[in-house]
Amino acid sequence: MSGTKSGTKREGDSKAGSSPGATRPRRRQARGEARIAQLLDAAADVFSSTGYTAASTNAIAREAGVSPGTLYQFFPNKEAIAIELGDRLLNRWQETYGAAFVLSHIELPLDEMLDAILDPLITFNVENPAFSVLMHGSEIPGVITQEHDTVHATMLTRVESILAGYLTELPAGQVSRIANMAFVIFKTGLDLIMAHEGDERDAYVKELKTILFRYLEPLVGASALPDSACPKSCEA
Amino acid sequence: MSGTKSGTKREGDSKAGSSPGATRPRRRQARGEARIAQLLDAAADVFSSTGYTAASTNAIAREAGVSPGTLYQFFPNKEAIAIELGDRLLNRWQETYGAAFVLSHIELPLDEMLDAILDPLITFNVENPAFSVLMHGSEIPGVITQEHDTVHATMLTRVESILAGYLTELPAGQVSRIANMAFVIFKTGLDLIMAHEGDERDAYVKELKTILFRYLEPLVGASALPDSACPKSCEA
Amino acid sequence: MSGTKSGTKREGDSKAGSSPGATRPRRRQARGEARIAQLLDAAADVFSSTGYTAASTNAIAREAGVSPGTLYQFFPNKEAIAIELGDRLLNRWQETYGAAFVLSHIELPLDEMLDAILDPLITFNVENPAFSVLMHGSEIPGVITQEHDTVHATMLTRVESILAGYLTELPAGQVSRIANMAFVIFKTGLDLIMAHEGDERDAYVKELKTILFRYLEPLVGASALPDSACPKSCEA
Amino acid sequence: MSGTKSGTKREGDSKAGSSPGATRPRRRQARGEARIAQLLDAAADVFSSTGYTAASTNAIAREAGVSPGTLYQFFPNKEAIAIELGDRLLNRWQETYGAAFVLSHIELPLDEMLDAILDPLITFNVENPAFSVLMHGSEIPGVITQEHDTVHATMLTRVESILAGYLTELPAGQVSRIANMAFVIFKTGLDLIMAHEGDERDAYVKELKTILFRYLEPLVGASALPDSACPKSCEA
DNA sequence: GATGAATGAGGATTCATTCAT
DNA sequence: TATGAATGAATCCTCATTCAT
Repeated sequence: MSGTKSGTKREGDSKAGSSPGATRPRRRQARGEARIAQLLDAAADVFSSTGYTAASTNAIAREAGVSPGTLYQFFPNKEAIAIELGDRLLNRWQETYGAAFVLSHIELPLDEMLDAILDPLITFNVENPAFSVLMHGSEIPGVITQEHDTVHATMLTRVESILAGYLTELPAGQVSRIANMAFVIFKTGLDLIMAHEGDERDAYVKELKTILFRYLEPLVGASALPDSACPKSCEA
Repeated sequence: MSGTKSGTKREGDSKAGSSPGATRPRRRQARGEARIAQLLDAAADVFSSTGYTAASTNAIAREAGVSPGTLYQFFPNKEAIAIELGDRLLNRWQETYGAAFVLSHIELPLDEMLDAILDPLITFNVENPAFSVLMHGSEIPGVITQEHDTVHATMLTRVESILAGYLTELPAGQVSRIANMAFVIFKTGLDLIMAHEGDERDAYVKELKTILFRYLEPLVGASALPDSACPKSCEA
Repeated sequence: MSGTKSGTKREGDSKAGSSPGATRPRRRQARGEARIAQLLDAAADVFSSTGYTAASTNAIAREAGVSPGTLYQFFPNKEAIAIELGDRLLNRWQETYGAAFVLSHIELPLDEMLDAILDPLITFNVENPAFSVLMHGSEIPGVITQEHDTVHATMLTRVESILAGYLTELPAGQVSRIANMAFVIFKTGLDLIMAHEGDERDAYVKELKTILFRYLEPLVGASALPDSACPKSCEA
Repeated sequence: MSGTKSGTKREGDSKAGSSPGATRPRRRQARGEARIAQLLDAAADVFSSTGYTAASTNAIAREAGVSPGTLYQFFPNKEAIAIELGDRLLNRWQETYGAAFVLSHIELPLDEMLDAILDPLITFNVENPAFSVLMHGSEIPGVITQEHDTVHATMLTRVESILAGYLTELPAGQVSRIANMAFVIFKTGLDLIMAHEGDERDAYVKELKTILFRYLEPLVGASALPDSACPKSCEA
């Protein structure tokens, strides 16, 4: 909840609170924050059930139980909603699982690292399906629509920096490429996972880990991974 | 499966085929056939530059240089365009690279098989970017919109049947899962490939092959792949 | 079949046949006549199942199994089709039941006259549902759209002239009014009749006759109709 | 049955009725309520001048002086407009003439009842020509398009229940048939009335009453109507 | 004559966004 | 703030009609 940027507001309220009398604006802010949360929750629902393009601002407002006008009081346009939602989800992720994670893991062997990263991330996506919608950049592949791609970009960066800790022998360009690949694999794998349930879902999770492990393992460190173990559950 | 015709015409003309290669009804069709091709080309353009959902029939007509009415003379709706375009691309692919391919390859070692399949397929997609748009099913992930998903379904089936020849030890359910995974990996990898050019593109191609090889190789045959070679160009 | 006007043609073929060499044009005419009949049959179908306004020329052409262009080779527009169809149905009616009928009946008592007129007319409408569509003038009531209202006008005139033979004591204006009333009653009654089947239909027929009989009977001749009998089947 | 509300609004506003006559949510509605009235007036105009089918939502919006979008803010489609308009007209009729009417009249002799019912109803239709458009159900006869036929259905029910009070000797099925007949006669008669003006209109009114009286009178009560009088003004 | 292609205006409907209150 | 009204361009699609062959 801290660290929310909400940076897309027109002008008005920005960073009010440094000056005295901060309490009254606070309360207003509070109502506003509630509205924003409401709207973002609605947007998450709508995005995840119809996709970004098909999501209409009217639908979001309706889902949030407010008028379209109210929505535009907080967001200048549809994209800003996606951006803010992405920010919040990113934060929520970091707060929930990420904090501990960003720093460490580098010591972990690849398989454990994959477990440590993928499991919470998958869980988070299952619980916040909008996240996966936003992780996919624009719906038209290959086109980076400078829009709500913060989630995409942030996650990619994260992946890259994590991998950089493992692929120490490789030149930056190649690490970047591998990170891109690993990330898109994760994203589609995730779609497949989320499209299934129960045992089938679990099986897809296992499969995804296997793929990534086998892809990355030979590249790790001095490429010397003698007892190349699969992650926790790598079936023959 | 091959030889799909336009199929979207009303009915009517019929009975004009008493003699083989009847030319009378053809002459009329000529202009129409040309228009259809024109429209499908336009649709391919529009689909690949905006995606299926965002593609408007008016935009397709405009791109084709005809009026909206003309488009609807040949296609009852946007989906029919996608379906027909998919059919044509599928056919074109099969005619160009596929014929020789469907039957054989089973004898090839995995790495050669990947080269043999992926290279032409990537080339084909680069030359026909709409194909990759159609290969991705519906844009909202997890939802199979039985619509224009023929391309998706056909390709997936193909992948499955090819893999079945390699993953002889595995139960059907798992083969299916692996095929799904391999296919989505291919699709996203392809997006990444198409989003780049020149050496970078080549590098991504190599990367994609590596991923698939490493994923599948341990699963092949008796799982006994002693000298696990990468495809042609598997870099350390 | 004689007496067809087909008067809406552009120019061309009109009344060719008076000059020698009539046979060849005849044959052409024959094909043309067949097409026209085909188109009018189709139009009758479409009109009676969707109404005039909703009927599309394309639908008529399709139903006739010809191209739109062909339709317009014979009729300058949709209305002309209705007009010609009306003419033909009017003629068909006259030929079938009407010939004998126009002249006589005046001697018949009202009830018998109603039977003699209504029964064949109802039968004819049941067999040619388009007739009733055309009998109703324009679909927007109260507006006489100089269009295909020939059927309407002709039938009304017919009604008027028949009634004039019975309502000998009344001034013209009133006869006209009564004819109008009787005619619209007939038309709606007919709709009701055609909307039902079997016994229910028969019951509605009886009801319609009753209405008209009771309406007209007091007005007949010297208004001296002592034993005011209902038509054949006037139930208590 | 009475008291039908607008009903076409989303939902939302709600809970604004804790205190009676809450004014807050009303003020917003004021403009909207006015627009709705405006749109319905426009719809009435358009419906009565072109008929329901030919009436376009764009035409209605234009007539109302608003943009198409505004129309759709209040009505989801053309039919909803017809329904709401029908409801309003039905209510208006009931409020104006109907209240006193529904209950009583049963004691009146047939001729007075006809006067008592038809006169106000005709006046109302003359003042609200759209009412007659809606009273006619679907424009293609014989087809009940469950749509905006509330007016049709309601009026028919009314007719039926009134007649049931007079036709006490007849079985239900027959009363229903007679009601149907009487109603369609009224509707067409009304069209004829509305298509004329001044004395001619009055004459048609008289004629319509005569028809209905003569149709129904023999069926009334014990069928014993000795001195069969016409309504107020039954001319020889 | 016949065909089928072509047109373009028009119809219903949606939607991101703005405005008055 | 919040509302809901307002907009108008854009969407998909239809239809009467015309034109080239």
